[in-house]
Amino acid sequence: MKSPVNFALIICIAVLGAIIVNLMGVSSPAIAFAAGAIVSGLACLYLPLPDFKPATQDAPASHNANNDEEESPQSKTLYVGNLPYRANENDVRTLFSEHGEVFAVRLMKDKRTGKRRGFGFVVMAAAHAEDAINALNNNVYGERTLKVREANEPKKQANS
DNA sequence: GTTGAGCGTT
Repeated sequence: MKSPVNFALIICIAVLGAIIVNLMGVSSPAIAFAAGAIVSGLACLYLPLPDFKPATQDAPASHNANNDEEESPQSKTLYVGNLPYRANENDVRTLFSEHGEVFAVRLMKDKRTGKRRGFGFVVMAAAHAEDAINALNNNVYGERTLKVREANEPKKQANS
């Protein structure tokens, strides 16, 4: 459901684009209008139009649920150290998924050489995060003792 | 292809 004001704005931008393209040497008005329509579409994608609040406000967190990997107050970031070099993010996610819902796994690698640094971060549910720490900390995985702790620098204050 | 204490990226 697009607002009619936005639709009129799209038409205006399309006409403007058509004129501009026509001035650029394109004699065909159909091609000019098509180019204007493409420009208008790109403009609508990159230029945030003002939001008109409809009478039906049903989704207060519609813009917040845009990123599924975004940390929420009910999630906790865990620091995982002493990881085996052969382990990847999928293995860590699978390992932590057995103790709680895992939202995101980030294994840090050296950007200079691209080698794995052997530690990473796991974002999972805060309710199961403590259980995962107690269950996976000092746990032998890949002939290595995992060190699972709460992250020292939480971007979002998950717990006070 | 290697190494082994640690706290990170759009």
